[in-house]
Amino acid sequence: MTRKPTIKDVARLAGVGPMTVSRLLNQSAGVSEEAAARIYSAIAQLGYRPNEMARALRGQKSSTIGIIVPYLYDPFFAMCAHAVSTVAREKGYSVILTTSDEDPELEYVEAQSMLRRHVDGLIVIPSSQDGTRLCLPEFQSTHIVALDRPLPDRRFSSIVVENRAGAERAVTHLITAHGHRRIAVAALDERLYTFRARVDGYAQAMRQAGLEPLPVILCPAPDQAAANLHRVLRGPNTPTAIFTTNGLTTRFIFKALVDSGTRIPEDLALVAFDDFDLAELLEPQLSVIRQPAMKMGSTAANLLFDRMGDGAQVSQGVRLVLPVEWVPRRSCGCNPSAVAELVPQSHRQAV
Amino acid sequence: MTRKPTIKDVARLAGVGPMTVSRLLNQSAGVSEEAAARIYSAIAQLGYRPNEMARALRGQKSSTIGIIVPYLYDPFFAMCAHAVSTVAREKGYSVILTTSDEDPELEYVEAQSMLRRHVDGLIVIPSSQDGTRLCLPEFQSTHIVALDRPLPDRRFSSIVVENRAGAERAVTHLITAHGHRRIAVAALDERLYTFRARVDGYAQAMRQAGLEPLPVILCPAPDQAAANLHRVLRGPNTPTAIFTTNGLTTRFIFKALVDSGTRIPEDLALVAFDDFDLAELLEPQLSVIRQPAMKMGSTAANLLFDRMGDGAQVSQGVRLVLPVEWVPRRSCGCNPSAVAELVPQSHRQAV
DNA sequence: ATTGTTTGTGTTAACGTTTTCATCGTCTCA
DNA sequence: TGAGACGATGAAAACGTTAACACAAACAAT
Repeated sequence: MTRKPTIKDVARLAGVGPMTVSRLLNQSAGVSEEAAARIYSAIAQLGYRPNEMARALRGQKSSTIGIIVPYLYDPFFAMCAHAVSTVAREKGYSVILTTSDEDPELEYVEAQSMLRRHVDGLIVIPSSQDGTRLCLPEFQSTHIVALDRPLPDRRFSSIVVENRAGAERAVTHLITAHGHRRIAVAALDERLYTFRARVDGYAQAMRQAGLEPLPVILCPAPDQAAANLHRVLRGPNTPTAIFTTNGLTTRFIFKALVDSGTRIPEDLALVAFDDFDLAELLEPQLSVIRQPAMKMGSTAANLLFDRMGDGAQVSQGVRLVLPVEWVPRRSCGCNPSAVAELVPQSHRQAV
Repeated sequence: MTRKPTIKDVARLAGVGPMTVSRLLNQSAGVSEEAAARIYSAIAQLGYRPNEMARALRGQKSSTIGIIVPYLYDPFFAMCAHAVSTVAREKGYSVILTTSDEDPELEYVEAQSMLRRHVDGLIVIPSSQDGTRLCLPEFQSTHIVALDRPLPDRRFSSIVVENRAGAERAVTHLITAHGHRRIAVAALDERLYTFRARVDGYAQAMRQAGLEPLPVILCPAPDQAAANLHRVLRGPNTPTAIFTTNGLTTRFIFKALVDSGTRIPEDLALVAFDDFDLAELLEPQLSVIRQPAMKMGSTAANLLFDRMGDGAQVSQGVRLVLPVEWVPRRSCGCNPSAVAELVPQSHRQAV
């Protein structure tokens, strides 16, 4: 295993100085045809690849961005990460990805690790309730874009969706279209921004209809979700509908309902925040608020690259609020005619 | 925005030489209590963070590993990536993640990018049918572990699951337990290792029972999956069961079946390779071969770190074959008594 | 008192690039 | 024929760190 070839090796073999090689590889101006040919041949012969570490050290630019997500087992986060990765690849950047496990402490540690690695920019789905750590002066000189949840500091840009409005839309639908009056709400957590905003939207919809919001059913894990749900279902004033505030919550609650034989929407209607692949394949199909995960990720990445381009000045951030889409299906009690129409006649059988 | 503090700034402020700072930060041996205190104070005051680029350049070690996955929108891959990220974080390594879109050319380009970034090791879910590109001499000096699909070169380690045996198990179940004789098989692609191996297992099971394997139903995308499936279902000798060879295939086929009103398992029984969160919440619950995605990812990462530790010698690779688990549920035609028992009496209602 | 060991620290050079400046022809124009 | 311009190239320094060595002071053993 011989040492990796350096630019000097290439230069020596091609009979030129290292600078000529560097020039050819970068601006490709001011190098004679003849020398270029020899250099290319030397590069191929040696299998030379420039060392990005050295390049970054010298040039003060790593061509790398970081992304911190809570975890990848929520398809929503995975989608965001995928989109960021794709945009970065197209721009010739590498992505350092790390997971925070929704732990502010870990998030902070990992963000620092990103700084040590001199990322040119950072996309983070903040786990800290208020993002205080990321607003510390040590992050001052780095471009940061918050995704899915905003950061309080106006210096950072953020991409979020219409959480309140979306939640309100879904819950209002339950009230006005289906006459529900006792509607429960389920969330993974009470402090995280997205849940707060969506629960707010829920409460808003309830109050607007003169109804009392119910306490949040906490769903940190499947079994606790089931326990907490059943406690409510067994109690007095059983809700007739439930609003779940993200993908995991929906899964946990849906499983608990299926396991207990609860009929949806007859016994309990369900609307969910965050659409996912199989939502329309469940029985019943889930009525959801769809958030544009891919678009959120790519928007965040593009925004970051824009900012990085702006003379490296970390200036005032922008706040983008992306629209969500209400997708009524069956779990809310609707029976969209569209569904029936979609079934090809040739294969139509029992329902 | 002032320049980032360097080790020299710290040294100056603490009234020592840069080496003393470096020593303290690395081995923390041979530095007087007094100096250490001043250095720590200087570090805190300046907000100093060592530059990993410089460190990597000098030390010939980047504390970084790379991972190349086809994409993140298959939860299986996302899980693998998540596990790798977690292990790496625990070992103090950063992860550079990139997606290949299942394109061998892109995979090659990205692998080269990893080399330029001097990753200490690389985990790849190979998209190239035979992985030839990754076996080129240019990758000789890098530790590579293949995940989910093996690489032909014996130099690399690989982690795969019992693809053939798992597929055989599932298909044999359809034959012996439920008497199916015309069983179809669906795959995303015909060339990728995992699909070849699973289709092989299917064919093996069929032949063992004296049955003729049917041509593969290709499912590169949802609409093509539906079209190809319906072509088969409309033809003569309609299959009575189908084996889907990965998560995406299962989704596509399941959707096509639901959309066309086909009853599972009455009209067409279904068994799938790769379990996923909602598989047990679909109607009917899916009978699957479960692969340990998390374990695969963490095993790959641990294996990589082991190899990296071995004196940096790239030696003969090992091949690990992880077991899969047959999880019979309802879509194959079974009616596991376990399911009924799991339903709490209190909430038991219609089925 | 001499030698050796330990302890704390500084100096130099190197990692592989690229930026900046200098050099040396060759060409053009008066 | 010389002044200037241009084109191709090289040399030196720098990016921030650490390995390798060197050194001085303090202390123990002979």
